Order: sequence, then structure tokens, then C-alpha cells
Amino acid sequence: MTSWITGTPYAAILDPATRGALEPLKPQLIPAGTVLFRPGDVPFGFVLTISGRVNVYLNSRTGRELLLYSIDPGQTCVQTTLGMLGSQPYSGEAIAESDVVAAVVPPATFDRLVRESGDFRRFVFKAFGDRLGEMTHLLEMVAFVKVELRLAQWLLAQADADGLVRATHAEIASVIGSAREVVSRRLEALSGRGIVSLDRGVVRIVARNELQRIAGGAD
Amino acid sequence: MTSWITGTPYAAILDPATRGALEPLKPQLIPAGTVLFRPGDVPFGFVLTISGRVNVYLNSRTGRELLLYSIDPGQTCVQTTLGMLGSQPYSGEAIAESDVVAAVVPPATFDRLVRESGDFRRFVFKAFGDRLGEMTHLLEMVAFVKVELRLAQWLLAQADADGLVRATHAEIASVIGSAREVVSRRLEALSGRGIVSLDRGVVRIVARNELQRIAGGAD
DNA sequence: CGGTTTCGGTGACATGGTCACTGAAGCGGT
DNA sequence: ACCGCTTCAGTGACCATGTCACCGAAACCG
Repeated sequence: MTSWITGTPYAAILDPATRGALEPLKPQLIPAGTVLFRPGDVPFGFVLTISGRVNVYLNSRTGRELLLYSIDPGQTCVQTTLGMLGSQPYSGEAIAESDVVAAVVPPATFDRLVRESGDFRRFVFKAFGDRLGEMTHLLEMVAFVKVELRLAQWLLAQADADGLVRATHAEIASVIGSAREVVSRRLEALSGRGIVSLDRGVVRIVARNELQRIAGGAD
Repeated sequence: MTSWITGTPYAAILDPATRGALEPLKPQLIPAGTVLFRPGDVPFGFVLTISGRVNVYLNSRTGRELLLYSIDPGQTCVQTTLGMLGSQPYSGEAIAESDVVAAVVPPATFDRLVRESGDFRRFVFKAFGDRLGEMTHLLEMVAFVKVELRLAQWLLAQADADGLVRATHAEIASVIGSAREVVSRRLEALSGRGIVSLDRGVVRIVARNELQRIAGGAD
């Protein structure tokens, strides 16, 4: 019988002893749409995602929201971990974007693995570092960068080979930290210049090179 | 002969063995104004501050800057640590606000202490957690909260018992993530309502309760 | 005391967020 | 095929904020 670890990114980066310690954990199925945490919740363990994606949002009182980060397979929820380790309450809202399978490492096991496995330590610290880097980048974007530029960058990052992006304006606004109306207007402007074409729930990049120029800070 | 650790916050939270391991480190004196890191620098160790304060700023291309966080005595530079542990380049700029004394823990010692000392582990993880929480809070402020409210909160937090705050408008703008002109105008508005009084380099809170009402989100 | 730097004030303007709507497009049920 | 509901997008007005290009006053320094 093969372990759930086989085939996940964890198999590649963790030593056999650590894999052995994680193997008996029962992966949990979390249905799409589940709210994993709300602000103020007390976390319960160290979460390793196996499949699916969890989005963590920051909400304002006025109803706007901002995607803090996504947790993809092979990653861990840093806020949960750090909360578990005793300091802060949770400040974002985590929602399963798709069906998610995840293993929860109890605090005692977590502590033992940090002590005993260099691989595990590196994994944990790298997760922290990556997240902190992402948050810094997001802060830079929100604080300093114009909406059109963020929009262009995001569209380029999301587009498939045909330049197709499936997302509503409201979703885009949430990800780039703006308001729905603003995104609508920016997209319309881009559409008017022949750079994208618009349909309900879809943006198609027509002139990728133009968009790249905008994303680079020109214009 | 007493160790430099005596009297620092570290003495209270770390076990004797860890203190013993840190004691031989030679505290470094860093003069005020020194730039400790710039974006892209490669960090060299785990920094424990003993006295003084280091500010870490994010800079925009257009010259605006935003105070990411301050490192006070008994704290550590998280970005440095995480950079040391192998992932991200440094993205902020760290400047010694005053003369700073700090001890630098080499990576090997750091790794050993994480392995062997529960106290040290808790200290490190708490530092990460606190920083992540602060950054999340900052993001929330910058993305969602009006300037007047951030300004009011900051003034209240900085004021001494007499309601005196020493800072130029430019400094305030940097800390709350706004522009100098905007801060000037907001302060002028508050002054017009009799809530603060202004002088070159000084803001005096006149009506603290009014300011608290604003900081709370009313108005 | 004169030159220089720093600080703060100001008007004009562009961008972005908010509010209050509108209509059009999908969707589910009959 | 049609109705009603919900989601999505478009729009104008308005306010808040950031940006640019100045200015004068205050402190600082030789």
C-alpha cells in the first residue's frame, strides 16, 4: 500500500524518517467553499495541503476584499502555523477555492520534526520566507503601483496559451486590491485600445506585447 | 564579568544553555544612519538587537517610502533570518535610526539552537508570527483605511504624556504610507477643528478624546 | 549675516474608491 | 419557451488621495 505522500511535493524534499512520521496522518477532505478560518479563530495544527487550493483574504469593513495569498498543493498555511505556535490571532479569512485534501500535523509532532529533521526545518522556514516575501511584494503593489500596471501583470500571469483569462471583474478587483468599478473601467480602456477583448466572465488578451509594455511600467 | 545578555529581554526568555551559546558572540556597534541592507543584498546571519532601533522601509520608484516595521531591542530581523535560510532576496531597506548594538548569530549556531532549545525555537517562531501579523495589519491599513484614521491612530500611539509628538510631516507620511502634502492637509484640517496644534517638527494633541473618536472610525 | 537646506503650505490636476443606479446575460423551474 | 432571480458589467457623480510644480518661512552653518 502506498502512502498519500507518494506523488506529492513532500516526497521529494523530506527525508524518509520525516515521511514516515507524516504517513500515519489521515488526509482530510475539505469541500470547496468551506471557510477554514475567520479572523479571531484559534488554529489547531500545522496544515500540509495535498491537492486543491485555499485562498486567504483580507476583508475590509466596507466589503472590499484583498487576496493575501493562495495555498497550493505542497504548501502550508503559515498563519495557522504561527498562530499555533502561540502568538497572534488569525486575521485573514481562508476559503477552499476547490475541493481540498490536507493533512493536519498535531503540534507535538510538528515540534518533534522541527527538532529532528533538517529537511523539515528547511521546508518550514522556506514556507515562512516565501510567504513574507509575497506579502512584502503585495504591499509594494498596493501601496505604490498603479491599478493599470497591476492589472496588466495579473492578466499576463493568468492567461493561457491563447491569451484567455476566465475571471469576473469582481474577482480581479479582489486579487489586485482594487474595486470592481475601477477594474471595469480599466479593462474597458484597454479594450478600446484594442489590447484586450471582453466578454462576460472572460478577458482575452489580443495584443500581448502591448500589455507587456504596460506591465513593465511604460505608459 | 557579566555577559551582554544580562539585562536584555533575551535573559528572561531563553534557557541557560542557549544563553551560554550566545554569550561568546561579540556585540557589534552600528552607528545611526547606517544602511544595514538594501534590496537584493544577501544576508549573513541571525541578528539579535540589544539596544537602539532599526527601521525597515519599502521604497517606490517615485521616491515614496513606507515603514514596514521597526526592530526594537530584543527583536530580530526576520527578513535577514529568512534570507539566510535560503529563499528570498532582501526587498526592503534597513536603516539604523539610532546607534544600534546587535549580536550576529552565525547560521550554524542558529541551526543548532533551533534543534536543541525549545525556548529558542519559540522565540524564533514568535518573531516570525509577530512580524507576519504586523505586516498583515499594515496591509489592511494601507489597502482599506483612510489616511485621517491612520494618522489619528499613529499620533495617539506616539504621543507622550503631554500629547506631544516630534516628527516632520514627511516622516509621518512615510510611516503611515501616504504623501507629505496629504499629511500636511490632514493635520491642518485637524488643527482647524482644534484637535491638534502644529509647529515645525511638532504636533501637539489638544483634544485627545476627539482624536480617539476619529481613530476609532467614527466621523 | 548671507547662503543653503529643511519644512511646510498651496493650487491644479489625475487617479482611484464609493454610491446609487441601470440593463443585460445566465440559470433554474415550470 | 417563459418568468423571476441572481450575477455581471456599465455609468455618472462625487469625494479622497496622490502627484506636480511651485512658494515662503524657519532653522542651520559657516
